[in-house]
Amino acid sequence: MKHYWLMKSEPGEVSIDDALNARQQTVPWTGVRNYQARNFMRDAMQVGDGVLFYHSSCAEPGIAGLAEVASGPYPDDTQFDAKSKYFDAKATPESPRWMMVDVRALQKTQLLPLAELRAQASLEDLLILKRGNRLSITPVTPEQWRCIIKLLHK
DNA sequence: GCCAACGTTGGC
DNA sequence: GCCAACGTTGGC
Repeated sequence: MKHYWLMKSEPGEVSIDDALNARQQTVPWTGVRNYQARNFMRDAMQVGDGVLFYHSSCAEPGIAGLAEVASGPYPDDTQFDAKSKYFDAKATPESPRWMMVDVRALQKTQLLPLAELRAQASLEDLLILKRGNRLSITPVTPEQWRCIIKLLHK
């Protein structure tokens, strides 16, 4: 069954434009160092799952485009690179700790700001709107997905 | 296994 | 830059 996700990216690192301009429109979702988020990528994501591409830690946080999961899980090589800020001394190629997927950007949309998401009663249970939520990858229900797609097309 | 200290996230 | 909230670490 197809699932839906919201994935945060800092536009200063990888924006929706960067992702669309990437080779074959796919970007490796590198740098996730949170077990819950990793587990979503490793255990639950399927190629073709829908992705809301969210810009975080920026002047205008919000949903900036649509994407899809483009690969199965595989090790994030930055964990083995001592020069990377994502280096993890406890990870080895034989026993990788951090897995990621590739994400294919499909389209840039009109920005749907965080404040507008908060204004929707039907999105009150959207995980990124919950108090204190910091997860960079969160599941989205089909109902929430439909609601957001509708808002994006307004 | 508890829990204090510390680090990180991310909106504002 | 602030700070609330949460995750991780490590001593015990």
